[in-house]
Amino acid sequence: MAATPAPRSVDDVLELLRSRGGRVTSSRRVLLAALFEGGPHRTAEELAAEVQAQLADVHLSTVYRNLDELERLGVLVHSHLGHGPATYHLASETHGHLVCEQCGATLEVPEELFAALVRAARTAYGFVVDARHFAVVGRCAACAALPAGAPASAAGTSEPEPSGGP
Amino acid sequence: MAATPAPRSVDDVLELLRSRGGRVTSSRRVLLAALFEGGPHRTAEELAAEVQAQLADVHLSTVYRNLDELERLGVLVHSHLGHGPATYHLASETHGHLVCEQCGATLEVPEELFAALVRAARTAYGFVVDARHFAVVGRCAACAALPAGAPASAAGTSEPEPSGGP
DNA sequence: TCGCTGTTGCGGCTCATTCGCATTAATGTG
DNA sequence: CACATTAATGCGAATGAGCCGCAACAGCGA
Repeated sequence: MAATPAPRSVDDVLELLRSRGGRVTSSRRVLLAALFEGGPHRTAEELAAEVQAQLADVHLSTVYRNLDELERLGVLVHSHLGHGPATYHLASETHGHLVCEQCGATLEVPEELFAALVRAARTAYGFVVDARHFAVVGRCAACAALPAGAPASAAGTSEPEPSGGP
Repeated sequence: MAATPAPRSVDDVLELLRSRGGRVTSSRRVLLAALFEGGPHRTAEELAAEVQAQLADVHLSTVYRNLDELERLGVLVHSHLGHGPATYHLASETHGHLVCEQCGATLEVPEELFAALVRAARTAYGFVVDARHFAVVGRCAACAALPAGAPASAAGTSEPEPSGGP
């Protein structure tokens, strides 16, 4: 099923791209460099900003199209971290996510955490769970310890965002 | 913890509403009737349509505001079923959701299915999982049985909606 | 019956993402 | 190397879900 084993480097991917009839463009080169160098969990907009730092007028929609294409090639995957925009990461770095609804902190967790759920869903319903595409939400340790409503100071990826009061 | 035990009927909720300084309006009455009578998993837009069948010019944003208010009262909860709009249901009818990414079928599942995950997340990370707010996605039995890409004819709650084929 | 104040209709706005279209540029070929 | 192909791009506009502000309206207690 895996048409593409695992991309090892930017040039690797570019080669794959070319072998599929695609073209190696500077925007793609830079986008891939950003993906390989930076951390995980970056949104399309963040990636666009990084690309634009090198190539000022790469349009946001070009970034979206390239991310799409790379996902089609199996190089990338995206996940939805609760509310908010999708985040992209290399297919080789997949993992599950726990996202705190209160403070927005994001926890990367090994897929093993979902093993029992995956098993149970398959057994009971024949349903094959994909624990990576959507985050599992809830409340992080810090927020869970507080009375409902007060977010702990998040050390997460995004800024903490308390919702409206009681 | 539960300021509101469980709403039993439309009038119940209206009374609760009034006791909190809210007002009983016809749009709220009709919206509540729709919620109590119809099935689960309805989107704001669907609910608006049902309300508008009785009261032609209830505005969509009024429905959103009322849903919001009812959620604040603890009468409703909403969940995000994969991609697509949020769905609302009575707080007394909560359950988890498994949503097929391929054919869109929605499976209601008891929260017990997530028990192991909930336990594991708490033990390993102190994270309190909320298995209701966001659906767990994957592929339903029918779709999982097929070669990737071909959606089975879904018998889910909503209409089957194969996304634009490749 | 009044008046206070919660609600509504309406239109416009945001945010994330996608689309159409004319233009540009990466490639394989001659 | 010049050229034709045709994939990619820039740009702006559109989409879909949901939220916001504001002025007009309408419950409800007095």
